[in-house]
Amino acid sequence: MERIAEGEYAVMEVLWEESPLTAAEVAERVPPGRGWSLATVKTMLSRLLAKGALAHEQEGRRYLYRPAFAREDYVAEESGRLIDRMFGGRLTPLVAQLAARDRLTQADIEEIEALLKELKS
Amino acid sequence: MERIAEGEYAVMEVLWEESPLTAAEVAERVPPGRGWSLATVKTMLSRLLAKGALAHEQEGRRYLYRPAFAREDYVAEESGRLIDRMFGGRLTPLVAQLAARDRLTQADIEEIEALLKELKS
DNA sequence: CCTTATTGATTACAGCTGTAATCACTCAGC
DNA sequence: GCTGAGTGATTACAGCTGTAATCAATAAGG
Repeated sequence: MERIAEGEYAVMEVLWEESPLTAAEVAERVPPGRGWSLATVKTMLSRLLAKGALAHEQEGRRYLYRPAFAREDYVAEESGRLIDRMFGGRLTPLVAQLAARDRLTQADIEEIEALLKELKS
Repeated sequence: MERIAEGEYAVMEVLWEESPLTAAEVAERVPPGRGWSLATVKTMLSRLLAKGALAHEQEGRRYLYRPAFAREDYVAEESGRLIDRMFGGRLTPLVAQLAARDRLTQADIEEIEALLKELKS
């Protein structure tokens, strides 16, 4: 699975949300904050195709694009990469880190505890 | 805090481990797997200086380099960025994700539980 | 039929990144 | 004093990224 650039990722998100879509449809759904032209979206789609992150099927004169892998798979790989790089592959320091930065609310803590409890059984 | 590229990050790690260091000393300590020449390390140091990620003090004819911010700060920002992008800012889905991928051992789970317990008090 | 809008493909171009080589300077040793 | 080794600065260059514009083909509408 090749690396996906930040901008390309925005396009993947659109297609993970809904697919297959035409280039124009993707352009409509990209977050407006990006301020992308249709041309830019088309560039992204081409690059993602070249990287093997998207597949396309012809539909008349145009293509329908769809992701070549599931969001969960990509997200898992990317998270693993970060945790390896920054926390020696261990999740506990990440949790500790976030806790220390007050990025964990009381509700978060309880939610994770519940999840872990389930995992143990 | 400006973005740090993957290769630059390797240099930061060296200096977070031990600093201040000269360029030659950094080069010695960079993971050999990189196969970097001294010249490459010097380029990285210059770029990190330009980005404000390093500070340097003159020592005779050369510089001593040191990080301009703590590893924890950088790591916290970078983790936050990923969690925002991929998990809507919430940690629980990340934990769930990793668990589903068998990236969590029984020991991890207990460790995190202990940590959370402490946080609650 | 002719024009216009659409669509993928090709090209553009600056900035960042990886990976150096070269240059100019200077200090240390002979 | 001269030479060689070490040092930061400058330059190099290809590949990736963000952000398009342009082009050629074609389908659709009048």
